[in-house]
Amino acid sequence: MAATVLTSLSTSPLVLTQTSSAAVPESASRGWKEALSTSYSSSTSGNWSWDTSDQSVPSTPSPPLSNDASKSFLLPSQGDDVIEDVTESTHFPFVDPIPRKRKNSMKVMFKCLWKNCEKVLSTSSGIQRHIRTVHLGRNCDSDYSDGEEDFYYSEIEVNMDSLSEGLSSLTPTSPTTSGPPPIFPPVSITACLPRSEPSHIAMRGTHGHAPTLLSQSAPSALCHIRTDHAYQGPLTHTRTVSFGEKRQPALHTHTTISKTPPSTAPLPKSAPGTRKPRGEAKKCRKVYGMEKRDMWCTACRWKKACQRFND
DNA sequence: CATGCCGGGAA
DNA sequence: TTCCCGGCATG
Ligand SMILES: [Zn+2]
Repeated sequence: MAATVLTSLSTSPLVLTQTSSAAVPESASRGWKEALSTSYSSSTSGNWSWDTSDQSVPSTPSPPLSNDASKSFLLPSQGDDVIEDVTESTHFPFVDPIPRKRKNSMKVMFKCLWKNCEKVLSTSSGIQRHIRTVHLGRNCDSDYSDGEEDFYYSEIEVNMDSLSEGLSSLTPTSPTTSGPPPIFPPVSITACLPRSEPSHIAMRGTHGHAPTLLSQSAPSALCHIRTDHAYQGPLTHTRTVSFGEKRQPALHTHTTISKTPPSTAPLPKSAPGTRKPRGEAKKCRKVYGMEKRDMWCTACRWKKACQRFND
């Protein structure tokens, strides 16, 4: 068994970063990627808090029947660096005051949340590919997958180099219950997948305490869960609109009638009468907030047109 | 102010 | 290709 490793912050000297919820809305955006380099480079004085927080599990996705194969998590084919990981985290953490990844040997990994699978890849795209091919069937690489898929994976932080160790007890140092309500990512079921099994969900009150046992098979997420799909920009001509309807209840339909410009030349530029009705539904940014940017859909993270809450 | 996202750019 | 940001348009 591969032992594993889990978030074990607090190694070495106590980090004094006590950014008491400072975190300015925007300041946090200063390059939130530079945390890739493992090892040193601990300089970066700026330490916004990109924390990982919240948890909640998607409705334990059950393997789309088809090839049963029951137990035995065979790995169909792999070629990625994976790290086995099986562990239960101590309940949700709101967690690390660390700005998203910090300290050496701490790497963000993406763990598949499917039934028996515990694959962990290092990139979001990698895990998406994995889920798409392994779990969503479609062994042939040419899977259509247009833009409406649901991937279940969680972003975790593993501490390498201690792979075989008693491991960690992360001790999330739960702050003064400051954590915002655990928003549940809009999980949607793709109609085409032969999903079986009711799959119960277990949620907890907004003020999480008492980690209610969730589904037995649910790998209990530790950080966040993202249900994403590739960005698939506006390109892709032959884009067949996915049948599955979109989510978002659409609170109130506000009919904003665009006034007809009395007499204006249809300038391709931007005529005064050109109204680009800003989207109605709240997009990822507003829903999740800056502090959980990792939960936005890909498009939103790239400041493109949202694809998860498109109206 | 905040939010959404086009267009442009880096790797 | 994936990823991100400047800056504008929009409330
Ligand atoms: Zn979005």
